[in-house]
Amino acid sequence: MIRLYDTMAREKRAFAPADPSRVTMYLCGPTVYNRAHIGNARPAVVFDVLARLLRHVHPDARLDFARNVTDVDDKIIAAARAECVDPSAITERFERHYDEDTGALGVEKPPITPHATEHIADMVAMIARLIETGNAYAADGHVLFHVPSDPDYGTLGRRDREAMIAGARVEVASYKKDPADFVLWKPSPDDMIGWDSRWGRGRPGWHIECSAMIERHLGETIDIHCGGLDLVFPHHENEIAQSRCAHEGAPLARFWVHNGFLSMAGGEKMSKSLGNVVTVGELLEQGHKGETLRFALLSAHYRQPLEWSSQLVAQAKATLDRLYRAAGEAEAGEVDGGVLGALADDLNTPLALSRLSAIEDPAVLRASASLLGLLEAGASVWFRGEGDARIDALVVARAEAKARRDFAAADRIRAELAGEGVLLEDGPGGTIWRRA
RNA sequence: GGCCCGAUGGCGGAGUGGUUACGCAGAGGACUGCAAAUCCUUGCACGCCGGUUCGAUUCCGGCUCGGGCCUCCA
Repeated sequence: MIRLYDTMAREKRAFAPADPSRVTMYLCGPTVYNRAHIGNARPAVVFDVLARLLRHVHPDARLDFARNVTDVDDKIIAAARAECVDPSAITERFERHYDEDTGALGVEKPPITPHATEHIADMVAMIARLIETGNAYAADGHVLFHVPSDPDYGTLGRRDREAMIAGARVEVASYKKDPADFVLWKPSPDDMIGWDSRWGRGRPGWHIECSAMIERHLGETIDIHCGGLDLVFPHHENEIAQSRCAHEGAPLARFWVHNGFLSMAGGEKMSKSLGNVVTVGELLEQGHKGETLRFALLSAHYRQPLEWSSQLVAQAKATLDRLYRAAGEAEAGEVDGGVLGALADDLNTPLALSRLSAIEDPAVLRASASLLGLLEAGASVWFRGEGDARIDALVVARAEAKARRDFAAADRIRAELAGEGVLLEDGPGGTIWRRA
């Protein structure tokens, strides 16, 4: 039995899918206009662990896990203009990067990855329905969701309407009936990406795409909706309102699960506008293995803040080295109950990681780590990567020197290899080498 | 200003009304031609002030500090 902290209920609740044959889960995915930073990678990794756990605990249910790609957005348009290219050139490039980066982190690509541009018709249909039900209105080329039309608006973020308006930092557009109204459809000039609609040529607002794609691929009420904490308001609040109003009051999701933030030195949130981002690509180029970064991301509970630092990465690397030594090349066996129990308790990955250290059977270690997406390579691949005949030959030459008790020659070879980052360890079974 | 979250040893980080995990780093030892790895041993913590209690790091209140959101945001 999995327990998950539900943002709506503000407490941990026991999870079971509404339909025992099918688990439905949605994660707000990337807007593909730049490289993902390590903070962007946290939800991808965390909810990849949740997907693995759900498959393990509900083996007879199909996991319908969707992670969208936002490929129409004002930031994308701006990036395309800056490069004088078609927006699709931007989105294709950065979606490819996103897949590469998350793949390096051991994230399995979700079985459903819908693109916003492929669901315009679904969005238009949902917007039309919202107008019919009196929850939305067209004005000045825009279509807006009328927040006062939904008496239940604000339940997720527990926000007071007046306070929201009072705290607003953005000037209220003149075409809005109410300051809290948000855009479902906005006009596009002829030279901008857009689609014809009954409200004129335009493009969708941000929130409606998730509601429409969830409806299309997963249904009216899904089991689990995931995302970053900053999406609680307004994004998820607005998704909830749109979907509920379009579905005669059916709730959008039964569980709302949100990950906390990654910060940089000083505790500040990692964000582009603060200029303190480290991209996954940069970290990989620095020689860090994706699995090391994954371990570092999982070293704190997903709802806790996590301060990113080189020391964190170094500790993750050192711990993984030891775990790989313990696991060796063993085939995966049974999953350790302690690891499973930790993960089932609201994805307590730090506790699960600590349980890993206590496992003595390599086969159990492999299987248990696999639930976290770790230790999937085998020790020799982890330590050495591709084989290297030249290094093997030098190791043999050194063994011969040692046999002659010519330790000077042996140490010379070790020093030479150490100079290129190759470490030698003499054990009872002979010498093995690894890369630092 | 409103709403919300956090504060645990040198570092990371769980957890708990009473004897306080685990990992990384450090120290000592075993082992080793030397190392590395491994094993054993080991030191170090619960932000501040009150309250409840036989007993609080854990529950309650206040405070301080830090962070997030308040229509770009993982």
